[in-house]
Amino acid sequence: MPTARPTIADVAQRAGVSKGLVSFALNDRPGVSPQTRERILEAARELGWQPNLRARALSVDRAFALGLVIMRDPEIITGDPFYPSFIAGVERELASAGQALVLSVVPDEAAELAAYRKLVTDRRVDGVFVTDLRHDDARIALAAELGVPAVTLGHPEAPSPFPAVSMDDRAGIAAAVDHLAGLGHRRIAHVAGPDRMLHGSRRRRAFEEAMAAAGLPAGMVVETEFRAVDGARATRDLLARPDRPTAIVYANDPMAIAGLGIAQRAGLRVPHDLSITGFDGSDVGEHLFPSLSTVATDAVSWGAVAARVLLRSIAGEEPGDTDLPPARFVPRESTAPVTEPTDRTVP
Amino acid sequence: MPTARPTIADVAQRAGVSKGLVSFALNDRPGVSPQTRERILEAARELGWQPNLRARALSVDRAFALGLVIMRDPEIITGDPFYPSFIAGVERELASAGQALVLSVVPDEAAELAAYRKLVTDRRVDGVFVTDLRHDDARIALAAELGVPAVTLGHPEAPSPFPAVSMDDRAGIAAAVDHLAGLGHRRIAHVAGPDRMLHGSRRRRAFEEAMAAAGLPAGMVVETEFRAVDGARATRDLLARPDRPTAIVYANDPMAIAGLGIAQRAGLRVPHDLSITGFDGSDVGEHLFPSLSTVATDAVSWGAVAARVLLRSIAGEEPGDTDLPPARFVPRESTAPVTEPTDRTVP
DNA sequence: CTTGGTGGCTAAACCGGTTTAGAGCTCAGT
DNA sequence: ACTGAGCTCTAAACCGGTTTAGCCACCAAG
Repeated sequence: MPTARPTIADVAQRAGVSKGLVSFALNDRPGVSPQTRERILEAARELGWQPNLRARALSVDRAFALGLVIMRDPEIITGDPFYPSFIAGVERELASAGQALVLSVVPDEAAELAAYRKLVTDRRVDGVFVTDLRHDDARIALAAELGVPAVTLGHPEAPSPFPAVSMDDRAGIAAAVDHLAGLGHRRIAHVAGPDRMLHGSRRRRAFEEAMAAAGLPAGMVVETEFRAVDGARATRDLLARPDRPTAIVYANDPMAIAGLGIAQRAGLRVPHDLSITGFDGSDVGEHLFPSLSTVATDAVSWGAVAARVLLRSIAGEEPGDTDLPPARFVPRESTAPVTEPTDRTVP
Repeated sequence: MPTARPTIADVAQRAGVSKGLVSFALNDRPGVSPQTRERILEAARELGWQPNLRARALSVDRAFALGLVIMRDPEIITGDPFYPSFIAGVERELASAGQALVLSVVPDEAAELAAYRKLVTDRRVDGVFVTDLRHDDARIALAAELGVPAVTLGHPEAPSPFPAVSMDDRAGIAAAVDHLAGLGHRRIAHVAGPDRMLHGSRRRRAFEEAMAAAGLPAGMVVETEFRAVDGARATRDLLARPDRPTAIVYANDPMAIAGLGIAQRAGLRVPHDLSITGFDGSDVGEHLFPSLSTVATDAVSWGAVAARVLLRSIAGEEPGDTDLPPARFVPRESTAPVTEPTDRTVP
């Protein structure tokens, strides 16, 4: 009574054929007569044979897995809903393709590069996702050097050998600015993500362009990190200015939520005294009072499409760049028509 | 000029020894003379040899990876900070142990079981994490059937062959109740997670026991899902009651944040008219106005310890159960002394 | 001088698949 | 009758490591 799991040798023996033929039959390849094929499949079924992915991985030199490296300080919980949703989307594609996702969470940039390198040289993955692009992003060159297929979320600045899957977040920012301008706001500020991150600087530029397009004076921009604590500080700074803005466009939801807290703490009524918009559509923003107007990005389908593109790259196709439907502005309660600013001073 | 990566056969040839000896030398095993060992290491270094994990995995019958399956509706973004932190903690242990994390995100329970089964029968992982325990959790039996090492987060109800790593969340709930009782609250409600989840029902029981211990009448309990939208609904229900509570203890932060929004929307001042506590210490709660009193759990070290225990299980040790320092109550602004209830009616 | 043990090493099997070279057979074309 | 093509199948190599059996030289003990 064999306690160990049956191998194709066992199947071969039971079906009275050679190992090689079993492999052909199980992989639906030509060169096996219909009767024999059926006999082999029957034997495999009876024995409860399951392929050993490790053996397969060695002989076909594939890992059947994709790599995702996320950089974040483990102690800082941003509450950013992007990755959970993105991963759910990725997963949806991978499951049906028999692939797995190998995840690495690293604290800093050096560890990030090391993680990519290790995933590839250990041959744990066949391709990698490159998220949160930065200026002069070293990961592009690294992936090229390692010769691993990759997909980037958004277009890197420098020419890249890898397909990009992009979602235009500029349209969402523009819609937010237009919405605010339409409500009569003129002094609109932007709390931007770090300039070194492409989506940070791109949203900032989108903001500046939208302001110009709306015929408004250049808005105040505070550049900071994407975390709640930084959004809070930036908001404090903005509200302390003599020409305090009547509306603030935040580059993500955690910053906006923290900003809302600061404004309320300062005695401002949102949206009466200050309008606020976020970015990324977190679940929790919807349940605040006032609920947060935001720009909804479909991170789930971003993940799904990126995974599909990466799988095609690995299969040797050369998928072109993909543009997803642009992010949509979702007006909720945190934006309202501008009112004459009170003389109230902010501490 | 060999373009392919060097194998141990190349190293063996260069060092003028057999393949087997190279393997011994590279694995620090006895039976290799010091000079020869040095020569082999030197040759490996010169050739830039890197082990091929796939080959190693096949011959030693190990995956060098751990599996984590997360169940959540991909469309619902809970903003729950637990998993990102937990994973960061896991990762910290794995990286140094040369292990990787294989992540699976699934939408429902059937898919969850299938995901565990697939991870194991595909031999992608050497052990699995079992998080978010439920009553009669089928995953325990499944892991036992599959013969895969596992670690559970918290103690399952039924006897389990696997080590448990637990963090006492009851103490945190008790501290929250005591804190509120000390502030003079008597009508304290609990918005609980689903009864089918162990931490849902355990926190609920802890609440009930703490109420009794404080000599308070049995509190109102609303059982619901862990999502923000459910916290909002539960809060609406509670506030509509004639004997409306003066304080609400929520079983997690997203529910509490949504509850805060509902209370504010109803015109209640938090904490004046209603005190609120959350659970899990999300980053964003700290920046709300009022900031959220909560129970902080150290998910990062939970992940790290669980990973360590699982690795020891895989190594054949039989690590006992581990108890982490209990969750701590963190008072912030959303709790205050009870005030005479106004007659204000809630819509 | 034999015997036995030990250190250092090689050759070969092994893990469980895939892939290639080629054998044996049938059948059509000339 | 011979050739060649095509089909089905086997044997063996291969992927890149690990592990086992066993050889040989050397040395100490009897």
